[in-house]
Amino acid sequence: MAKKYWLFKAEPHIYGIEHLAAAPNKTGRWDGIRNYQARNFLRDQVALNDEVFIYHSSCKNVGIVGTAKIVKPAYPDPTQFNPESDYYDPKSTQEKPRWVSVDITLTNIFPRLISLAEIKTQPQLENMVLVKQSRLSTQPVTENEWKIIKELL
DNA sequence: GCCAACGTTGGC
DNA sequence: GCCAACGTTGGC
Repeated sequence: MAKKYWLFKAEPHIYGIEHLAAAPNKTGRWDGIRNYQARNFLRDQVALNDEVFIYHSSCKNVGIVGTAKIVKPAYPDPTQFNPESDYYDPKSTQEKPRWVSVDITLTNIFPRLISLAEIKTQPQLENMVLVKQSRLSTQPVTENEWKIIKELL
């Protein structure tokens, strides 16, 4: 299947691009997704070697900060089984896990932030899921949108 | 901190 | 299955 493109949101003070950069092999587990629509993308469509924009949300400077690629496709999110975790889900079982994670490796930290405000000024990006549906933490990006955003750098 | 948009829960 | 009440996300 052809390579696909995604945008993953994170609150940088919880797990942002700096955390990924500091992780062994710049690789980390993308976990804690607790929204069905976002989960369905992760579980059913995100594939090995797909590329991902890392987006910082709910912070002073919101926007895209870099890229990563998928190094391990969907597997059960271990945090759902851990009562100590903020992401614990008592309704989830080992036999029927409800939530999934993927592993990603950092591939690029952008020299500057591409802010949400800047994205919104681009007529060619007006149909981005990011612009049309603000509340979705993992979302598809078209190949064309991917190219346009990289050319803004 | 405000609030719009959306998701989830639970009574009926 | 409907829908009101409530909770969360996320930009500003």
